[in-house]
Amino acid sequence: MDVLSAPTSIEELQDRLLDLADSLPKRLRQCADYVAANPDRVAVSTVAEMAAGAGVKPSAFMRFCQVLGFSGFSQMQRLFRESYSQNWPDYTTRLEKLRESGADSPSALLAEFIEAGRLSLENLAKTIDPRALDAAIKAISEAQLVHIVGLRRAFSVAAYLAYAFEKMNVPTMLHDAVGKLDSRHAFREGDVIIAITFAPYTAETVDLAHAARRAGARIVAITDSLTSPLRQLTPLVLTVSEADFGAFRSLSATLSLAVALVVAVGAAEREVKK
Amino acid sequence: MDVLSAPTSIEELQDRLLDLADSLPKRLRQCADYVAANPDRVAVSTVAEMAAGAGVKPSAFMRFCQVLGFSGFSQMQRLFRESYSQNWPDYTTRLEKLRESGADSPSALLAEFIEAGRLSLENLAKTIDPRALDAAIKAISEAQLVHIVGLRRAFSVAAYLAYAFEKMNVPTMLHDAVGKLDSRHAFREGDVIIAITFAPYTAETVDLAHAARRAGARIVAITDSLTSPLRQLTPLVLTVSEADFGAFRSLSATLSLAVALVVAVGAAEREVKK
DNA sequence: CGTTAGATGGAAAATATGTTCCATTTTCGA
DNA sequence: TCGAAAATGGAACATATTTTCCATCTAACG
Repeated sequence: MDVLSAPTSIEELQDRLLDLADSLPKRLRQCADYVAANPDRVAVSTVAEMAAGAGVKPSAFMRFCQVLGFSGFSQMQRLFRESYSQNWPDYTTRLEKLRESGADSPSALLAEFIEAGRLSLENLAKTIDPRALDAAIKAISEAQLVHIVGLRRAFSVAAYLAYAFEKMNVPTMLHDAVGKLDSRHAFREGDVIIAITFAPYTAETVDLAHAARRAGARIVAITDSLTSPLRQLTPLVLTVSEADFGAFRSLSATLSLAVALVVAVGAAEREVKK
Repeated sequence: MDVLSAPTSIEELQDRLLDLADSLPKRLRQCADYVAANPDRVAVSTVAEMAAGAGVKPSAFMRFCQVLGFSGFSQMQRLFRESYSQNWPDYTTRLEKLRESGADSPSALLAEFIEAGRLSLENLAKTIDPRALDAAIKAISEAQLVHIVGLRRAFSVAAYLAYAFEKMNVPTMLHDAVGKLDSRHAFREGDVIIAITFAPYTAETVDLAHAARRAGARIVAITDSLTSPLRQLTPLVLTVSEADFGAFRSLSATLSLAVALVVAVGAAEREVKK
């Protein structure tokens, strides 16, 4: 048997599985079949479990991994684990390393932020709850007036929403806190307020959301994580968790969500008018 | 703290997380946030990895599991591994699923915008000119005062820049055109103005850039394409071309560029002060 | 039918991982 | 400001899991 280098992707592994399957002795063949049929189990099982599933002894499964070119089961498992949860668990660590290695040339920084944005987008695709999205859009398109509240970090999202809704002819009010004026008395029953805030949550935004609720307006929250204070105010929560870089957070995912929201509301309103 | 029985489903666990989050000490709170934001990691990570992700020591994470009612990490992980069968698909599969949910369903729209954002980011990585970036950063970090001008679509980028520079202690003035007041007489020699505009180019932004030039300020342009009117005003041009979907343009790439710019300037200024 | 190369299973060794305990630090209230 | 209670981090300990090794078994070939 040749000394093969380990596959570097699941696809590569599957190819190799196909190549080898015929030339494999009985027990190893069983392993191959089992892995091919249950690739999802590999990431979360022990050798013992995999072996039992394939109907072989652990040591046989071990040999199977080695025949595929891995040093052992652990290495093979790593492949499956990484492809399952895209590699941003150690994202913070990576940034620290980057810092230490002094490679903070602007281009390297940019590359990191690009990567952070990409991961955030992928994560959004994986975690968005389509029903929550539908519900939020329904609420917004039924609104008399859409209030948009997002301050500090979230202000740029709020500004973009205001711009885009305007372009879609959706009546909108951007609460920009200019001159420390807040417009909390503008909320009416039948209005919807889109409140955007991320940890550390801006008190004014949460305040305004409370005020809106007292006035009988519905609230759509765009926020991160389960522990957001907005979560207690409304069932309409869109969760976006962005990869952050120290104090700075990519807003790629949030903005993509924002624009999707606007376009969908625009489409929904056209429907209604027909 | 009550002796609680272990949650038997992920939903139950999330509820409990919400209940407890506020009453948890700092480190355990970090664990809660991390788990809430990355539930998919739990199935495939070790305590050490989870702890590192949450920024705590393994023993703290351990205590966190126990506070939730589990005997330890292993028991909690078992819960996540069992529910793993529904197999959260990878990014590509998931995106297809979102798209399949009907031509202009919200989820399908979101999928398109996510994809557009990703393309923009990739494109930015490929096309950015590192020398232009370096030059822009040098100019900005030498500035007495950084003016930021971006209106309409570009306003959200401008707002983000203003926020981020502020956090970095870089003296900044955001030209927001509130009340149609423009502050064209604020430009001074030694200042830098960051002008942001995309086709169709906003006249006010270009105007202000001209005014800044007359006043002897340097201009850094963030714009698209070769035909931008800002290109005649300054050699310091950062080009970002965003993929668009329908009438709407993703801002993912522009914002990543913006944040990289800010952090690099922050780093450069610290250098200077040393 | 005997020999041999290869395959197999079991058990021991090595390693990784989870868990507990306790000294030190921090926080909070008197 | 001090003292008590809680929280924290580190290290020791316990357990689980992986990996290796080798005696035994099986099948193929002369």
